[in-house]
Amino acid sequence: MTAEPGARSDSDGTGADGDEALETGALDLSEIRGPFDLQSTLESGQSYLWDRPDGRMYESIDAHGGDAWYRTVVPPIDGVTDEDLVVRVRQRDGALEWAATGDPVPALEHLLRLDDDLAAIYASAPDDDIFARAFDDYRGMRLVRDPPFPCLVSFICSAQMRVSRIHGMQMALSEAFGTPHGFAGESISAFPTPEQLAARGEDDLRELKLGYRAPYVQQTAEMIADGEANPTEAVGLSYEDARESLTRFVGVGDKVADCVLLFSLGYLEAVPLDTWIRGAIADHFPECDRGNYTETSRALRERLGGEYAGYVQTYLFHYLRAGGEA
DNA sequence: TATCCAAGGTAAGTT
DNA sequence: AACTTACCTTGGATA
Repeated sequence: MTAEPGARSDSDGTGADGDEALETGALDLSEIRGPFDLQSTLESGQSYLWDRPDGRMYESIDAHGGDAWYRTVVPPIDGVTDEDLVVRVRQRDGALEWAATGDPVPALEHLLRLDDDLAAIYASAPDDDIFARAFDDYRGMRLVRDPPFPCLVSFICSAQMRVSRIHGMQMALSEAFGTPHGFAGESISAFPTPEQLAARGEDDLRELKLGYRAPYVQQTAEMIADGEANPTEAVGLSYEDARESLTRFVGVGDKVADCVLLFSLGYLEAVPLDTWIRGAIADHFPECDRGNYTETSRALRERLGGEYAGYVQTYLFHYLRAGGEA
């Protein structure tokens, strides 16, 4: 919003052949609303589309507050970017330093939800010690707003899988089938489009170690490439209708649908009932267990404050997964 | 070194 | 509608 791109310089022109022109700058984090923590935001199991050039992405789950670089290829986003934008960012000295193939500030505000009012979100949670601890430990963590198709594929891949391997799968998909871009002397590939994935067979995806998820991803990509359905069609529907709508995709049940609603489509009340949250229900909110997904989801959603229940869930998920005591 | 187990679940088949 | 079971693969735990 009011954040200025800061000092910029044009391409240094020293990159390898094929490099796209590079701009650099810094986004002053004192100008956004509330605190921000890049590492917690990008390594909390929400997005699997960023990578750390230092090779330590998702290596440790409890680290936060570091100043590592992260990079991704941002696909075209309506009203934000009109072509692939390669960007790397790091958080240092109260700013988000960046280098990109264009001005990435609008895209960063969009992807990292820099407009969210965290104070209001923290205040919406029940007055319970476990939430206070989670907010305190990961203060500044934002929800992400991943692009819909990559998010959908990421969470189809998440079934019975550890976060580090989910991330590895998305990187493998990008490298194998996505469009490569030259960036600072390296080649970085965009996440494949539905068309690029649909053009592949199940066997190609199994070679990337997707296992039984391979046909799910392939068929879902095909549905979208063929124009049969699109995850963005859920936007505008009521929360539960939107969730039902997403389950038409192969490999997408209630839990994966909730993840896409929360981490891509902006349904902040969506509460994915995964193994960690089910554990938290058993340990802390047993009265919310209503036996089936829909009713348990409703009960937990109210228990977590309603409007921002998914935000609260994400803090709780990250806190529990990092070893925070229950 | 070998074996076992569970990982941010879903689809298909039974009862 | 509720309950079972199979499903790829692999890193980490256990023997």
